Amino acid sequence: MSRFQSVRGFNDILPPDTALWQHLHAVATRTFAAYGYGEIRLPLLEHTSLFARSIGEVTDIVEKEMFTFQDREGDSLTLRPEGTASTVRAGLEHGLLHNQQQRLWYAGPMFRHERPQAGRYRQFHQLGAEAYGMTGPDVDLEVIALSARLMRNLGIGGLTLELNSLGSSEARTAYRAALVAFLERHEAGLDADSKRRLHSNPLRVLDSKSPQTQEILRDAPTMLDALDAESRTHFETLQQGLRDLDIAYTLNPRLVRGLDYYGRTVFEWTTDQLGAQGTVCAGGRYDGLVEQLGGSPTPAVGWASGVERLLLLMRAQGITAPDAAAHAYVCALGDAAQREAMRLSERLRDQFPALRLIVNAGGGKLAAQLKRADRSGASLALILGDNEVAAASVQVKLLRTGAAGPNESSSGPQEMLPWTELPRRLAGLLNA
RNA sequence: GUGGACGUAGCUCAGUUGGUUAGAGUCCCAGAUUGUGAUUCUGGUUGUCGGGGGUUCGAGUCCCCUCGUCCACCCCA
Repeated sequence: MSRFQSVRGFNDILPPDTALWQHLHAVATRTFAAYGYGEIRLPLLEHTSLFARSIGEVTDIVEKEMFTFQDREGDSLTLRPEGTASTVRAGLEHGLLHNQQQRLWYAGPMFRHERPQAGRYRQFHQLGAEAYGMTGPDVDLEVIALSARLMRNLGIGGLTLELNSLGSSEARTAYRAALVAFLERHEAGLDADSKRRLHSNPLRVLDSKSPQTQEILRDAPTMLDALDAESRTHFETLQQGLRDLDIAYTLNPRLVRGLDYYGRTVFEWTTDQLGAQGTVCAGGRYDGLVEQLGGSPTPAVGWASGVERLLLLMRAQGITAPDAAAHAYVCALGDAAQREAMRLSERLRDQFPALRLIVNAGGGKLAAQLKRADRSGASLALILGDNEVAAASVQVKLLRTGAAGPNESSSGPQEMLPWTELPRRLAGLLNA
């Protein structure tokens, strides 16, 4: 091992794995396009105040998980811990949110200084969708349907959609007061974390994992009972829509979010296959954020999904990337053949942009080259020696017939083919 | 941030109560055989035993520190 290692929680992603990443992004791009969402690309660095203002001063993310530093001018900058704040900032900066509707998506790395674990890294990646200028609940339904379709298109099954409504900010304020009053009466029985949060962020007590705390909460006032009339109608219409679209969901009145800007609809896609990192996609409505960041009042709803967790799940469920093995591998014997192999290969790549062709480099005997050809997963070996060059042809050896199956015979059929016939042979391979 | 388990070749792992030059399989390379890639056989390369310190005549093995991975908490995607 080298004396240098990557920064803790910052991971390299290597070739066999990158294929699945590419597949995921291709599927996501296609899915977002199907709903008319346009991609927005955002910087990794923002002014620290943006996150303090949007995510909330007293949240764990802002208090202890951000990568924050001073640049050479003394400005406090932060590596973005999530994508929504930047999306709103960019939308406002470029007038995208000025009295109009926007459907946007983004993908990229986010940064949080947490203790790493499987499915939780300091640099991790999110895909997100955000819709602005629409009050819903129809657009709430749209973003949830979009997330459901993304999971389906990726082939991921076994997820649960959990749903809740946090109500209007007035209703939430009233509910928070009622909850605090209730919890204060039972404070002695609460776990330590919940006691701490009782006054800093009381709603978070609701999703405590402590059995003792959950026991106390059984008699607590519930959020859904405290909903204002308008939020209740909004929420019921959304649920009707989900039933219309056959999207199964579970009501979870304890579902809250760690970011302060959410109100009304909140939801999470969860799995029990990833241990403690069970949330794979989460989001909700955040009608107050645009105004909070200096824009005019603009309704908004969106979600973000953790790419590493999606990939972990896909692997657990046996989902693989489409086969991208080479179509053909060129074996060249001798200097003259080596030069001709290069020329021939470039010509073939001109002719077939989709052709995946590997040319043996570094010489070696034919046996060794064929071995490498086999290991590359290529379907065909194209053998080029002095005799073949003289005859302007190649020996074509079939290494495997099936798409990805192992070589079936110890020695596949082999034929001598003039260079002029090669394109037709390769075209057949590409169509298969 | 808290608690716990674990770090030995690229990969999967063995390494007995501390005892000479640290092992296996796999992978890779070369050679033989096979019809030029499977198989089989022979040979070969690769390790600061995560790092540092300590105990000891002697540490991969025991102790401390540190770094990293994983699990739970916490947090969240």
